[in-house]
Amino acid sequence: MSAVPTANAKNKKPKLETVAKAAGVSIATASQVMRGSGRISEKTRKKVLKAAERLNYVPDARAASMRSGESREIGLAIHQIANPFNAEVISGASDLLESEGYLLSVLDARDDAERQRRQLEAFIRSTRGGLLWVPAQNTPSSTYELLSTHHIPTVTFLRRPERVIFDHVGIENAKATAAATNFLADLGHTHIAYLGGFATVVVRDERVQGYVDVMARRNLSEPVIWDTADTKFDGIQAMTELRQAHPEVSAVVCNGDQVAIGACLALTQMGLQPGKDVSVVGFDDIQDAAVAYPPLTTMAVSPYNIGRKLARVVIDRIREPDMPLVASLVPADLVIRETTGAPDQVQGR
Amino acid sequence: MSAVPTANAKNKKPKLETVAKAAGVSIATASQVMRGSGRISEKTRKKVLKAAERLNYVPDARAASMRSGESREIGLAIHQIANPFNAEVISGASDLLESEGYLLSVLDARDDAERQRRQLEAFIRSTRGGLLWVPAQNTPSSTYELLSTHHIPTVTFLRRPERVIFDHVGIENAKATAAATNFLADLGHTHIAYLGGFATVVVRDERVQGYVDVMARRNLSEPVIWDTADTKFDGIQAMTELRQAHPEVSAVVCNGDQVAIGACLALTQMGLQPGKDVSVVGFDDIQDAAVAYPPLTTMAVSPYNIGRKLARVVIDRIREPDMPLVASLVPADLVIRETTGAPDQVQGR
DNA sequence: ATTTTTTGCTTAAACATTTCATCAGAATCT
DNA sequence: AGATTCTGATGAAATGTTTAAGCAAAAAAT
Repeated sequence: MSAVPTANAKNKKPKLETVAKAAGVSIATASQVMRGSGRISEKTRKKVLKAAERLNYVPDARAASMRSGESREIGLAIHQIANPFNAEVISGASDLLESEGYLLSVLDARDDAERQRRQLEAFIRSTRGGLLWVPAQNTPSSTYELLSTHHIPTVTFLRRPERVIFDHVGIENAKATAAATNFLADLGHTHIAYLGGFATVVVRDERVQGYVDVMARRNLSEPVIWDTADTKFDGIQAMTELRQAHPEVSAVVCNGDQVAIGACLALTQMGLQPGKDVSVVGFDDIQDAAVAYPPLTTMAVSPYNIGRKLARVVIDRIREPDMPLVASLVPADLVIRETTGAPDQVQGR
Repeated sequence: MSAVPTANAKNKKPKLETVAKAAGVSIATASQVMRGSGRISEKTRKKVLKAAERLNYVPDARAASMRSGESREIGLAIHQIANPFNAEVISGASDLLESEGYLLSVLDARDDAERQRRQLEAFIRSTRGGLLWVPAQNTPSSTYELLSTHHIPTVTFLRRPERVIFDHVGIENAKATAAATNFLADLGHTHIAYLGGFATVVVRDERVQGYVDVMARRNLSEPVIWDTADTKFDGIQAMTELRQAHPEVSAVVCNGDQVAIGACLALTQMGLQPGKDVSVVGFDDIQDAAVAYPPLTTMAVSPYNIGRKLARVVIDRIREPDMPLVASLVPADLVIRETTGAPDQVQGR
């Protein structure tokens, strides 16, 4: 047992005063050196930096933020941290933010409006610089107002309040599902279903709209819209049921890759071959989509770039609080892999 | 365009002083009412609460924390936010913490020691209440010291510094892989390999140790240890190579479920049947393990409960800073599904 | 040689709380 | 009635910074 360097000693955390005293200058001077502001001679600059180094000084962001009214911390409140799509969004956002000297910390509301409310209240107390936010399902307007009342620079993503009060980054949902549906129709499919999500979700509605529009415009079958949670597990279940209820359906546009992969699994279990007997197209292009078996045709959005855009927008808002609200939509591109193909005439109808 | 209720008006955020003035009491009294401390008559209590309510008052956690030296915010620094296992840990931790009035915010270091260092420095500046930490690979001792120098209540999980300076929660790794190896040996396998992870990682070493011990004690084949990253994708690759290098291997103990699922995919692609031609056992029991095809035999640890335990430990440490360091290991239990079976005599050897 | 400008540093106020010590008045005890 | 305790509230210090304003000395301009 070697002599431990008394980590638990009474040596209090050094503050600016400690550093200043050690360097033989005033607190104000020490502060200016640390922040690189004001006029300071090279000589004292060196002196102070050396002292800070030696004392292992770390500034207290609370005090700094209180006095200056600024914060280098940004929050990201998201409905689902585990989701690989969201994980990439987080990566993109934190990369850009960190390069600009901000710290990103993540709150996982697990799509529970109650929990989200509590978390956001605590978040407001902590008075950080800004918020990137994917609102939970059924977020009441009072929660939106909470944020807007406290003037926190906020940018929403995916979901948004009815009244436009925040900057927003979204996906061209209807355009994407329309493209997917058109692609399937071009392959010769006429009975195409929409699988995944629930009608209460705005994003889902937009996507369904794109699908429904094309079905109508091209005189295809009556739309079949099948609700289910967007997980692999629920996708298996739902596809099985959908197949029983609508055996004539030869192609499925899915609300997400997870549910699409689940659907493919279900088809396989039923002895059907995705891309041959039934075509499936996903949404998101998560990493698993490429290595799924068979590899999934999907609408690719780049979650990493979305994360960066979110960060960009919130930083701009912080710098320019009075600029008009921004709403930017990013496109989704069709990536053709192996779960889509021309309808199998024997099997169809 | 309706009249917007001037959300950007000059109505400054109400502070305690505002509330106090509105209620006709002193700041000190208002503070005591909000915190429920001190002696206050029912009458003034009501008065103050009403004023606070009406003004939409939200206390400033920075100022409170500065003065009181306490913080109700806990950080969780993790090497990988996307990983479903970690996501469950996060859920468990935040559930317990929130029930005790804390807020959990997550930092994603993406297993990059540099990034982790920067994030933790920012974290220290913000002076929160405590830290739950899965150190990134190759975390230098200087980073561990950074935390210990600043006396932040810290509990590590999975990985830990060589010198024991933090509370720790871990898994009984060697015991688990030993159980897995024994199980395979009991089924009749003699050529068993270990697949996944890298030798630089302590957890991996412990797991390999359990495997190697049983191989030696039961006089089975020479250990075959195959390094690879713990992802599904790398698992596919690695299993393919492993199979070519060691066709005699009839069972594989894996370092994680992801890599195990990848291995099963590779076997399927090679025309082999997991659980019949080659047995595979995973580690973690992530949600995908049960719905994988075929369902994966694995060593189950409950990440949710680990999360709760982490939270429990850090709260105890905050309340009792001088208690001796805690190290608690949670067991892993064998869950038998369909990727394991007796060796196929025709195929074997 | 005087006046003006620049340089380098310091003083002190402010940020929004918590908390200790104090204090007047009411209630209780001799 | 006087002394003591209790009750409910307050004033002021403290937390660790930032920053505007001020000030003496040095440098530059007249």
